[in-house]
Amino acid sequence: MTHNAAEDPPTEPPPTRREQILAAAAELFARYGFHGVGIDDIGAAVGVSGPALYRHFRSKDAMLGEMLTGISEKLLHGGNARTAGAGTPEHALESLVHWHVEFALTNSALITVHLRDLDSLSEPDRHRVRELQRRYVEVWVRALLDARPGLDEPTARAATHAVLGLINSTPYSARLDTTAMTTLLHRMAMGALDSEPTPRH
Amino acid sequence: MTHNAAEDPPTEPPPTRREQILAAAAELFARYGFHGVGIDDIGAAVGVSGPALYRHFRSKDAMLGEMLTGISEKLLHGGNARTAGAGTPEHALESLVHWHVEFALTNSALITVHLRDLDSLSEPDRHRVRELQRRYVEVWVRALLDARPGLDEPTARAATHAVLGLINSTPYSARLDTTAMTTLLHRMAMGALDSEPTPRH
DNA sequence: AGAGCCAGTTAACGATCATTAACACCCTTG
DNA sequence: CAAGGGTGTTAATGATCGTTAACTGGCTCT
Repeated sequence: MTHNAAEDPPTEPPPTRREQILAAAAELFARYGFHGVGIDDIGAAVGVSGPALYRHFRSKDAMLGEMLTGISEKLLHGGNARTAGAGTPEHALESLVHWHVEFALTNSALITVHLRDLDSLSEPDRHRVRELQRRYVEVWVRALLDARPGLDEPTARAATHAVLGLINSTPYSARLDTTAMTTLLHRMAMGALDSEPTPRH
Repeated sequence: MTHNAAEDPPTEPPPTRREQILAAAAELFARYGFHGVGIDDIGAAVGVSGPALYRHFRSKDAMLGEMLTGISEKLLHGGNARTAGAGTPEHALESLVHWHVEFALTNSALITVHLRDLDSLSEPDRHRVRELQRRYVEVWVRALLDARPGLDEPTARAATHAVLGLINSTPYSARLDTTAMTTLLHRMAMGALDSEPTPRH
C-alpha cells in the first residue's frame, strides 16, 4: 500500500494517467465531437504530443468506449443504489431525480458526449452501452410505475426519456450557481412527473 | 407558373432537388453525425453518387449551414408568431409549448443535428445560428417572465433551456403515437414550468 | 552498475474523404 | 437542327488523421 496522507479516505487515489487522458478527451469530445478531435489535440491537452497516447489506450475508439461504458455503469449503479435504499415509491423517485441532477451537473461533458457520440462506438461497445442505458431507463420506469400506479408502461417510458432530457439539458444552459441549479432542476423534474394525469379509471 | 394540379394550394410545390438532398443529409447527420457521413453517402441516399452534390451546394459545410440556419429561422419565426397572436401571458406560454412540441415531433432529425453538430459549422454560419437561437430563447424568457411575474431572469433562462431539453428529448424516445406524445410532452412541459415557486415575497 | 520496463519522441505509412477536373447527356430555346 | 445551360458520371488531387516503426531516456530492482 502506498504512503498516502493519513487523512485521505482510501477513495480518491491520485488520478492516474489514463484518467487524466480520459478527462481531457471528454472535454474535447464534448466541445468538438469525437470525429472533430484529433489524437494530437488530446495529447496536447495533457502535455504530451500525439502517439504517446497509444501507451495507454489501444486506439482512439477504445478511449470513447471506456469513457461511455464508464459513465453508463456509474449511472446504472447509482440508480440502483438510490432506489434500493428508498422507503416509499415517492421517495425512490425523488432519489433518482436527485441522483441524476447531481450527476449531470458534475459530469456535464460526459453527458454531452454520451448523447452525441454514441454512434461512433465500435459495435461491441455500442451494444454494451445501449444495454446499460436500457437498464438505467428500466430502473426509472419501474420507480415511476410504482410511484404513479395506473400509469401505463409505454407512457412511463416516454416520460422517463423526457425527464432525463430535461435534466441533461444542463450542458446547454447558462448555468446558475450549482445549488440554485440543483433545486431548479429537481423541482422542474418533479413538476413534470407530477403533471401526468391519473389515468381515466 | 407551372401546370400544377388545380387542387393543390400554392404552398407545397414539388420538393426541389436541394430540398431532397437536405432532407436526406439531415437524416444521415442525425444518425451518424456530420463528420461521420461522407459526401458519397449523401449522394447515395438520393440516388446520385458523390460529387453530383456540388451542382447544388458549394460545399458540405454549406449544406449543414443551410440546414441549421433554416431550422433556426423557422423556430424563431414560429415562436414570434405564436406569442404575438396570444391573448393572455399564460396562453402565450401554452402556445410556445405547443409550437415547439409540434415542431420537434415533426422534425426530429433536424432537432438532433441542431443539438449535435452546431460546432461543425463555419464561423459565420455558427454565429448566425447562435444569434437566432439566442433570440428564440429570448422569446421564451419574455413569455415566461410575463406569465410568472416575480421570476428572476436568470432562472427563467435556465428554466427555458430545461423545458426545451425536455421537449427535444423526443428523438431519443421510443415514440408513442403522435397525439399521445404531443399531449404527454405538453403536459409535462407545463408541469415543469408550473413547478417554479412563487418567489419568496 | 546494469538489465529491463515504462512512457515519451519524431518520422513514415495508409486510408479516408472533400473537392476539382474532364467529360457526357438531356432538354430546352432560337 | 445547333447552341447552351443544367445535371450527372468517373478519375485524379491533396489534405487530414489514425496508427505503427524505430529509437531514446529515466526508474526500479537485483
